[in-house]
Formats: sequence, structure tokens, C-alpha cells
Amino acid sequence: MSNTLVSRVLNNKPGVSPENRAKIQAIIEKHNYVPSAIARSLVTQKTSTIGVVLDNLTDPFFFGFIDGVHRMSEELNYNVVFCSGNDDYDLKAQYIDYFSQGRVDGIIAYNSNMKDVFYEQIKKASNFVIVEGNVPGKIFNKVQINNFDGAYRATTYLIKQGYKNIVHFTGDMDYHCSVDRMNGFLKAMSDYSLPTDDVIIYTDFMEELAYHKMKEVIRSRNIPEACFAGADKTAYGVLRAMIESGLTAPKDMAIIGFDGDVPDTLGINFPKLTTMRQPMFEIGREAVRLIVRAIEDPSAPPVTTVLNTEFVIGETA
Amino acid sequence: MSNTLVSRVLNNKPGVSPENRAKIQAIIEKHNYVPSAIARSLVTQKTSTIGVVLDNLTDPFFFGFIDGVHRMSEELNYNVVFCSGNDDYDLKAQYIDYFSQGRVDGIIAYNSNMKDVFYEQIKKASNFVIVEGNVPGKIFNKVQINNFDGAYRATTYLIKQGYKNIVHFTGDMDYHCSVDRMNGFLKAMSDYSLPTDDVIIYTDFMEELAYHKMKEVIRSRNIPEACFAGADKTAYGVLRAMIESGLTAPKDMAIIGFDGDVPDTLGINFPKLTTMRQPMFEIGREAVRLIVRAIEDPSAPPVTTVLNTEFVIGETA
DNA sequence: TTGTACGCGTTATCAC
DNA sequence: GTGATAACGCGTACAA
Repeated sequence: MSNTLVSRVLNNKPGVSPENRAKIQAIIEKHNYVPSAIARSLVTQKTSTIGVVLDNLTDPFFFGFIDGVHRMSEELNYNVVFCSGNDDYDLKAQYIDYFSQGRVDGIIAYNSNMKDVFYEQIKKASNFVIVEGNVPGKIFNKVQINNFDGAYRATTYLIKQGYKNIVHFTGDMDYHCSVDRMNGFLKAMSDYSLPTDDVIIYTDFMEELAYHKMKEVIRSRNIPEACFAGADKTAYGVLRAMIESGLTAPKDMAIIGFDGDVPDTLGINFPKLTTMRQPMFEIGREAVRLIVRAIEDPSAPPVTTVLNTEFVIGETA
Repeated sequence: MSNTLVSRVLNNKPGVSPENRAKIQAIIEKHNYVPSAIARSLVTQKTSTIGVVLDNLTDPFFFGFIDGVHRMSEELNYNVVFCSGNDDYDLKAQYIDYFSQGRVDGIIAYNSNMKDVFYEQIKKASNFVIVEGNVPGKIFNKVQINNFDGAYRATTYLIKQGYKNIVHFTGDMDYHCSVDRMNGFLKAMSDYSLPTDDVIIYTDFMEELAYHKMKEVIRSRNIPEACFAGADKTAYGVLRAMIESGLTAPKDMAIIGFDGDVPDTLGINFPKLTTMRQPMFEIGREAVRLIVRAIEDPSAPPVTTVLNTEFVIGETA
């Protein structure tokens, strides 16, 4: 009845006589014995866990991503634990640090904001996948979507519909994706010889600011023919302002959003948005695929996966 | 330059000469050295982490709870990691098991469904707080809301408004809270000598089923004067069915929901629901309070905290 | 099949 | 101020 035998029983490994196995099982049951994963990990150097750090765990924007991460983790037999930075960059960095101390086999972080201060933490983390973010210096595994291209296509669609007076409500300019989307918009405008001055309206990703900015536009009595919004939430803010003023899309102004996967959690209302969908579920799956690859083959070179957006025609453009 | 000194430097402890401290610091920086939390936890028997297991990480219902957990954890200096059962009871049990193996100092689980199979796991976990759940046998720390009372008050409100023909759309009857709410409703009805037969319409917590059940009710041309819904989502399903048929609340039928904290993530629409709010944020805070108390004082006896619901008057009743 | 002894990477104890 | 040494709880060669 040595520790060796106990260990074998716990791990369902051969090399134990049936009698001893039964005896040990009985003792385990009787004492509600649970092996220490901590001690086990220390010797095996394996946690079988992936740590995911999000800016915020309370934003439906991430739902598709979370599902994708979950699905692929189950497939590949890893546990997943999620941490939220609670929209606080320091806290986010702290959690990346937390995971980096050997508590998980690999880390997935969503969206490096330009204000993010976790570069140092990332450098220490051996297995790291960054989603929709770009950290200078070290080469990482990355999962990105083609924001520039998506914005370009969305804008082009509006142009081909015959709209000329088009504006762009940006996302939060601290995010790389917002900049890329704005540049995609501007490129399309300039490619079709449309004005690129005074066509940018700066907002963040929140619905509220977009709402107020659109209110201003409406008050100015100078309403564009169409707009491309940097996010669906932005588009909804714009839309709400319009509806309040008795305006409708696309009649008074066409609207295209960006995201597409944001669930309408209450299952109601509003016209369906025309939008450029990003495949959140697939992004989550790919992130796990990459992190597991990094974990299981340390010699595998970092790669960047770029996923494409998909244009979804709704009722607003 | 022994490991003792290194350990002291890493933990900012005294007992190291300035010169050695500097030297060691330099080496740490140079090699991007990160101490192993695993090994540290093995000796200290401390992870400073709380594990939270939810049925689902992709349901806005939990947003307030998650925020509360976060807030109190920060206050009490614990890390929090979240796991999702992804609406699969086996997976949920698996994650409770996962945490139970010493990976965290304490576990918080939300909502024991009657189908939940994690009783065994819970028995092994020393520090455990269960929210809105009731597990027979062992005595746990619990955080609950007064579902019976909340339902009773909501129903009474309708009755005092003069409604007599009142029905109840239940939640998923596999959840204790659904049963409690139904019983609270029935008690109020019987206390005021109103009928308790044929007044229960069984739905789950999803919006979809409530929508279809209400459609049936409308087709039957036998629409009650008022209804008490077991959840806001249920209420919205009912409301959607009504609106589609040109009916409005409370004119054609008054509606009271239950939850109140479910955010309208798109910031729009619908009449504001009259509802019985549960203090999700406070529930999260209390759960952390209890788990930390259990962790830091092993001799503290398990307690049950019952939080009260709050009636919120909206536009539907 | 069984048991002994070592090591995983830390912290803690106690000499020096 | 410093550095051996033991211990945390496990897995695993290796010897028996």
C-alpha cells in the first residue's frame, strides 16, 4: 500500500492487484480523498488549462467568442477559465500576470487596447495568443479579422447603392481595429473620388455617445445620405437618435454596422441591422487551436490567422 | 546567493543586503524570471483565488452577479476565475470537480438545478458557497433571495390593482426558484380567494417558449386580465406575442416579471417592464463575502443569507 | 505486483 | 545577513 499504488489507482493506471485496487478505492471513497491538482501540476508541469482574459465578461459582444473557445477546448480536452479585466487595463494586466505564473498552460487575451500595459506580462508568458490586437516587439500567435477590408467592402456597398454623402462613426480610437476600419472607409471613399474631409465622426464603442453625436447631426439639419458605423452598438445609437426624431433607415439615412454577432438578448424589436459580421465563434475556436498548438509543440513558430468578415444585408441599408 | 535570498527578493521581504537584492533583481529581469505560483501554492497551501462556476457565461442575467463578485473580490484581495458549464450539467459538475482539486481556495456556484449532479463534488470541496440553490445533506454557505415572498408580493400587487383573472407563466420547474415563485403566486391567489386552478402556464426561462405559449393563449381568445411571469425573459416573450397581435400591456393584460437586473444590452425599445428585481450585484458581493469568511476562518459555521427582492414599477402593470 | 527514493519549485526553519 | 535543509503532495524510475 505505498504511494506508488495509490497514485496508480488515482490515475487508473495498470500495475495494481485487483485486491489492492479495491482496498485503495474504498479508502479514497471513505475519506472523500481528492488529489491535489497543485502538487500534480508541479511534477507533471501540466495544468491542462487555458486561461482567457477579456476586457469585460459582461458584454454580449464576447458571447460568440466565449462559445467558440468553449467548444474547441472541449474538443481538445482542455479546461478553460475566464478572467475579466472589468474594463480596467491594470486589472487586465494583473490577470495576465496571474496566469503567467504557471497557473495555466497557455493564455488567450482579447483585444489589446493601445493603452494596455501588459506588454511585459506577455513577454514572460511562453504560450500566448492575442486576438484582435497587435503588440510590438515580440512575435505572437495572433487571431485577427480583416477590419480594413471589411470596412472597405461595407463602404463600397454604400457607394454602389448610389450614396455619395457618406460619413463614418468611428469606434474607440484606442483600438487598432477602429483605426483599421476608419482607414478602410477612407480608402473606399477616396478610391471612388468621394470626399474624405469632414466625414469622420469620432465616437467610442458605446451606444450612448453615438446616440448623442447623431442627435447633434440631426440638430445641424445636415443629415448625410448614409453612414458606416464602427460597431453595431454605435449603429444602434445612431438609429435610436433617428427614430426619436421620426427618421427611419435607410429612407432618411442608410446605416451599416460592424460586428453582426451581437445577440439581441431580449429577442425583440428594431429593424434588423445591415452589418459586416465578424465570425466571433470561429475566432474563439481558432484562438484555442493556436494556443493548443503552441502548448503541444513548443517548436511551432507563431502564426497569424486572419479571418474574413461577412456582409449581412439587413433592413437599414 | 541561495534560494532563500531569491525567495525573499521575490516576495519583497527583508533580510537581504542591498547589494544582493540588486544583483538578484538584475538577474530576474534579465531572464524574465517568473516564480511558479504552483510551487508556491503547494507550500503555502494558498492560491488566493476564488473559482466561480456558472451555468452559462453567455447570459446577461449573470452580469450583475459577475460585477458584484468582481467588486468584492478586489476589495478582499482575491483573484477570481470564472468557468461556464455551457448549459451542460455534466460539464458544470466537471468544473466544480476541477476547482475542488485544490486549484482555488473556495468555490462559488450559481443555481443548483435539480438535475445537477455535482453533489458529490460539493461534498469534497471544503469551501463552498451555493447561490440560489439547495443541496440536500451537507450544510453549506448559501446566498438566496426570497423567491416565495417576491412572487407573493408581485401577485398581491396585481390583486390590489383589481385584477382577478390572473395567471402565472412559470420558470423552468427544474429550478427551485421557479417552484418557490409558483408557490408564492398560488399562496397569494388563495389568500385572496382567487382561483388557483388552470392559472399555471408552464414555460422555461427562455423567451421563445413564453412567446409561443402566449400565442396559444391569444388564439384561445381567453386572455387573462393580468399575469405574473417567472422571469423577465418570460415576460418579454409574452409581451412580444401580445404586440404582434396588436395587444398592449397593461391595457389588454397586465404583466409583472421577475429579475429586473437584466440589462437591455442594445439600449432600446419596449415598454419598461414592471418587475420584481433581485439584487444580483449584492448577491455576488455576498457570495464572495461568505466564501472568504469560510476560507479565512475554517471554524466559522455555514450560514444562509437571504436577500430581499424589490418591486420596480414599470409600464406593464 | 510492490515499495523506495528522488524531484518538481517554492517557502520556512534554523543554524551559522 | 546568509545558506543549508526539510517540507508541501504528487508522479515515476528503479530496485526488489
